[in-house]
Amino acid sequence: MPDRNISKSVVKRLPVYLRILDQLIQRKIDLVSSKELSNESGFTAEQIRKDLAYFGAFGTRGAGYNTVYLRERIVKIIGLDKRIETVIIGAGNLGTALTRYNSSKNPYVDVVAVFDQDPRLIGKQIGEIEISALSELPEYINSNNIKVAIIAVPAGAAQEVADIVVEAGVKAILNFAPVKLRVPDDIHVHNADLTIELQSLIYYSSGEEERLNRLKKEPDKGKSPKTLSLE
Amino acid sequence: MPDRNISKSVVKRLPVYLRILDQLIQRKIDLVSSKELSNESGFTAEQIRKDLAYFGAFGTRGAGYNTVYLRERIVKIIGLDKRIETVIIGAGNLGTALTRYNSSKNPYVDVVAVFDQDPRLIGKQIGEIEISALSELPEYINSNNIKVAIIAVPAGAAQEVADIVVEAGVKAILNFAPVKLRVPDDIHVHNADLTIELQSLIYYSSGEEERLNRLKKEPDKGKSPKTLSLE
DNA sequence: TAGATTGTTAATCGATTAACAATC
DNA sequence: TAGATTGTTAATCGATTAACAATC
Repeated sequence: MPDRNISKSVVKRLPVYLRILDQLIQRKIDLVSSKELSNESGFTAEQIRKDLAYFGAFGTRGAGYNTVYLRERIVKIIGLDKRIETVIIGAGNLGTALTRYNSSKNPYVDVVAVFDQDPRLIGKQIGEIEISALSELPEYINSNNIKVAIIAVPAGAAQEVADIVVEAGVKAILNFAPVKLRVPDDIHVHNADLTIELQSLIYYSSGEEERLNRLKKEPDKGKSPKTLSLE
Repeated sequence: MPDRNISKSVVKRLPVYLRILDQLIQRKIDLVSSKELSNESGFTAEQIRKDLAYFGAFGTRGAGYNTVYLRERIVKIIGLDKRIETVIIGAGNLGTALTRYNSSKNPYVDVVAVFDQDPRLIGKQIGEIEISALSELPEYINSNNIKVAIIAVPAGAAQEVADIVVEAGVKAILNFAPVKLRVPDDIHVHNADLTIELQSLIYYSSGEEERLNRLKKEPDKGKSPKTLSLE
């Protein structure tokens, strides 16, 4: 019973551990303690041990974790042990950058095709990948058994694209469009809305006092306007 | 006392509300209930009401929230009521895309300068912005009172860039590099590591049963290898 | 007044932290 | 054996959900 409803927070930390292990292995370090992993990841050692323990006992008491072995296990847990192919829909600035970026930076996932609606883009190359017509998307997903799609189209087109990829068999979507996608319950969507990331950061960019001052300027602190027009 | 230690989760939802309100206002809708906001955002109505109540009583019982008024309040709470300027460091694929993307998609934040180390990039244009030399970064941050920086350099250069911007007065960093940045306690860092986003999504792209099978293949379920080499 | 929806308090749920026995 | 660090259970903390009184 290694699995059983692992929380999202735990799953999000696994790739961090993986990245650190890859670095350690590259540096020929073959033993690491939860304390050292904590140092590199910023998560507490207790949390790391607990996360790993959900899936099994991978360490050696008194010593730590064998980096190669732990890496292998995490790779299996996430599902990166077999070649993962993904497609990007939208060949604008963001889609193009993601395609190039992924090819160079992500050793575990391959972007194998890029789709766009715009006839002027179709046929053009992004690195080694040729941009295909959106109309070919369902057939491509089907015949290549693609399970993960990256949506990088404008907000207005995102739901339509989501419907297409889900219908064609995709199980997980990384969505860069600033909309809440409506999908069946068994489909997973991660939102990577850069605008929202950035805006929520603004909140922290001014000091506490500065923020309080800003809010206090409003004279009737927190009251709805009297002249609220209802209908 | 409207403020006082608002949790990160709440702050991350505020820009979502803002985006929805902007859309509603554009559609000339001037009243919205927490139920409707729930529908558009995917968060529960209770959660939305609670989030907003941390900052004041912005609604009208029996009616809902005035969209224009609520938007104005959220804009103030986040700190988007004055012009926010940010800089991007790294003019590679990602930095370039972020620059263009932000100009077109983010009405509240302006990318005002882009920096890179590579002499071949310096002086080139991204839209209306000319790429500057990294050496000019501290002076620029200082004299323009920049409080937010976006790091889009390779992993190896990210910490160095972080040190520079923090030293120059930046208070919040959006970090796209796959490293844990070490910064003083009062500096906020949001990580937007696309590789990690994508990898954690893979976990959900195969069915539960499939994942369990994958893990079970390992015969001694979860035991460390006997031949663990220590040191 | 009746109907609706907020704002707020209480109950629940889940995740993190602390502590420590197990064991290498 | 002594020292170290895991794996796991218990305690704490925080966030979400439920319920409902306030009130438009």
